[in-house]
Amino acid sequence: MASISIQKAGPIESEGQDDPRGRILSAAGQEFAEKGFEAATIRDICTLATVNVAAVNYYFGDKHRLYIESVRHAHEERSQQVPLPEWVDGTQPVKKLRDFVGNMLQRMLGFDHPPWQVRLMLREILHPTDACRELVEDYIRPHFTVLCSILDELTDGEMSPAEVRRIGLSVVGQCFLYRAAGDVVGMLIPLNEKKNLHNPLELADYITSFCLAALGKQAPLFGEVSQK
Amino acid sequence: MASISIQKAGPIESEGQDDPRGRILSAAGQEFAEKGFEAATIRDICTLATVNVAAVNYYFGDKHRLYIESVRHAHEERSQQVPLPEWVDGTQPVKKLRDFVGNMLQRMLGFDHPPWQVRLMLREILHPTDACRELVEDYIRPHFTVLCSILDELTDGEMSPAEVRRIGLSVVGQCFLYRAAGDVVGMLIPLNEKKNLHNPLELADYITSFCLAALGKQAPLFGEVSQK
DNA sequence: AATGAAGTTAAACAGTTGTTTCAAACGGTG
DNA sequence: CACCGTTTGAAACAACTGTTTAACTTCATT
Repeated sequence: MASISIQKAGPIESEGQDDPRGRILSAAGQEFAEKGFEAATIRDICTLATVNVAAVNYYFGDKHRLYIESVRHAHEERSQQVPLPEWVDGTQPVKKLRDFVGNMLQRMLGFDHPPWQVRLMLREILHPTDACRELVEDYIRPHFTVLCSILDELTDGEMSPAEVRRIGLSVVGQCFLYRAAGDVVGMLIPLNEKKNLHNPLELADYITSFCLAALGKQAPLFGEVSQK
Repeated sequence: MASISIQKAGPIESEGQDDPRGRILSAAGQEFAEKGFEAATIRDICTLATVNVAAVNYYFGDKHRLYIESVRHAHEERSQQVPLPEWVDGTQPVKKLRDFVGNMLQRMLGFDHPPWQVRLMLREILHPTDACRELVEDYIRPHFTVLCSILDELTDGEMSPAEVRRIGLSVVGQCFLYRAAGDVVGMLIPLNEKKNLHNPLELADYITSFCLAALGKQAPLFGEVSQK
């Protein structure tokens, strides 16, 4: 009855303007990202996607499965939008780290303003549901593994995997704060300071330097008030 | 019965078992913290508080004002539960920093499992509403200011206030990750590693050392795999 | 032209939501 | 006791929720 097999796994079916399923997926992602699962309504989603209310149940079965698909859709799309950097053999691990942090910040914060895909993923990270496991395995863990391998290379393999992971979390944490608590950060610091020091590019340099200094791969930050 | 408080520390206050307003406030905090504003229902809250549905509107007007009061109640209560450490004059700033980080982790993560007060505040930080400004001004900013003054003292005032704040955010960020994304962190690292390295006490030592090393106030972490 | 599956629609359904109503119960004061 | 403001209780309200129904359109295939 409700469970008519609806796998639309047909041919290409890429999300053109004329593909209702794709429009719903995109509209749902934006609504879920902004309002959360409960507060977002199927009617609003369908209005935004310019489809009938019944379309959601026709294509996805129910609201919950639409949400799961939205999260999947979001991190697949974001993976293509901001792919990991690629390095030629022999690239200095210091440069790799700097690139990685810049890449992560770009993915999290965006160049302009944060895309809904990241906001939706953030919700799932903060209040995990069924969609979380897949998000971690397919998106977060691969990125974290790359970071750990860079840190391992940076320290010449002298640290245990556990300690490498712990340092990795320090790197991620410093970036994550700006993404998750960006509004509060904005309230804690003056506006012009935010423009100057807390934009993606400046932050990438600073966070990298901070970690390199902690690892003894660069002079300590202390006293270097200099030019920017 | 729902409002059995283990942290009943003291002869305090108006919120006895017989105060309906207090019971509602506590029940609402727990429900809002767990489910969010939209998903939490007045009926569930009142059931938990063993009062009639009409009591919420009688005491607080409407759901929204109840939420605002809940957030205020939460951070007031948490301020008393885990007050800032106090140092005698002449205390080494290094020790102050370590104390502060430990205190912050204890407040965020709790010794046992995270209290609902923090979870509710976290929701407000992540998706700010009207209650956010007061939360920042009365709770977050005072703590952040203390951290910045410690960092300023630590670096002998050689850094600009802006740079001090940026370092402060690095400290906070490393702690915040475990609070906000704790579930995902738990999925990224093995279970025993979480027990050994990612508990509040170990973390406080590690994060402090990491930052001290970055500031040149301690030997770099690199290679010191063994002791401590 | 007829068929039948796929897609789309408006309308309705059953349940839950926040909020209100109004009468009963309470607790002190004359 | 009667009086009166405050607090509680069960029931009802109107609006909104996710979901389903059944009629309707397309449109390629027979």
